[in-house]
Amino acid sequence: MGRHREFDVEKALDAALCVFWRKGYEGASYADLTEATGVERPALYSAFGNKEALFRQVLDRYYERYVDYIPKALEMPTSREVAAYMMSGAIDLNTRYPTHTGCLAINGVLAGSDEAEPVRQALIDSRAVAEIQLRERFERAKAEGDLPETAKPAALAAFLLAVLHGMAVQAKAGFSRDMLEAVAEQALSTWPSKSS
Amino acid sequence: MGRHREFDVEKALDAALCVFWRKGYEGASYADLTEATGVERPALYSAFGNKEALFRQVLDRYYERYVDYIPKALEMPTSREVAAYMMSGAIDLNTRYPTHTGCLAINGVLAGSDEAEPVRQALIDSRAVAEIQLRERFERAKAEGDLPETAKPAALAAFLLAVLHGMAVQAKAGFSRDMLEAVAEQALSTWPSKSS
DNA sequence: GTTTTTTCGTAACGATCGTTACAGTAACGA
DNA sequence: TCGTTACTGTAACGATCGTTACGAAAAAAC
Repeated sequence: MGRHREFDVEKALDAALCVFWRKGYEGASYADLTEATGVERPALYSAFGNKEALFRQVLDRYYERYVDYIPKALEMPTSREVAAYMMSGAIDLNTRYPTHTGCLAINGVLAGSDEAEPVRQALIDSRAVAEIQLRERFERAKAEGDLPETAKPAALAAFLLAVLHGMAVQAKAGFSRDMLEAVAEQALSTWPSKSS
Repeated sequence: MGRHREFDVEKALDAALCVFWRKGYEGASYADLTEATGVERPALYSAFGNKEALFRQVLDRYYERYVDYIPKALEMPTSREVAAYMMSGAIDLNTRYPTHTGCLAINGVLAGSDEAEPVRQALIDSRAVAEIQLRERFERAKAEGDLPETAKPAALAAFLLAVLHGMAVQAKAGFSRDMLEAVAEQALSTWPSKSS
């Protein structure tokens, strides 16, 4: 009994998902959410509860509808194919939508409000400096014969920075030093050696 | 001429650095900053300018005084030692202080205010699920002979997730799909193969 | 048709955000 | 000693944050 809901709950969740994906949890305001969903604040509260509750429902939906490659990856015949499928799935998801790049789960704590955009850009720029330094160093290594002719300095620099970024995220998540050292060891085990 | 500054600018910058390291850029409020530095708001503004300007000075100080292993790493004789030194330096910095783990530059956009802590924990938990799934899958691979006896499933799962997290950060920073695929290829090149 | 129940939108809540007048105070030059 | 200059802290600014009373509106129940 009673009045019917006038908006589509599924569509509203999808719109909220895009907002959180682009702006992160704290960076997404109710002004953003009402604009994207076309639903006024009290209606969002009565349908989904808190902002935190809304985000958790969005997160569940994200894993269910977007990160669907994980179960498929786990069914691959070999561990190497599992890893390859995981990575290609993540790459596809992280670059599929130009308006909300990256991963919602990471962006949830990595992105922020529009006012902080200059700071975010400054952090990105400062890491780009490190990448250039590494690439140039690896180009030198290639010229010196330390790296084989087939080595790609830019890819090596990007890979090393990816591992460093990933470890920084894991450290923030509470990973122990031993665990991080095991990650570094694994990363190093693939490092190309001199051809001589 | 005029009255002298009563607080130590260097000490105040260090205190602000710790706050930004722990809470990120947007998560750090002036209430936090005045409490940590012992300096009232207007004094911080007159000494450092904006919140954004303060953060940029903190970031410069961070690279100068904490991320001092990068120039040393670049001087290592081989590219492999460069990578190894970079990683061990990062690991040490990321786990040195229990009160502010991770990297300030990453935390600057990854951490947030105290109110968002439950959401952050939820995101961490959801990724922990993926790690467990991967570890169990790699344990199975080891039992099946797909992975050699020397392989460490937990380390492989942590490594794969580190690369995935790092790629998510890079995608948010605007990395192209081709660049991410090169990163994945490099990560895969070190994957342990079956012993047969 | 009347009552009941649920949803809708306006409008406001208190709190906190980053920022800044402004008055009081201390150190310098003259 | 006086005037100038710069720093100190109180206190408040307007804006925005997440959240919610509350009355109008609409659909089911009787």
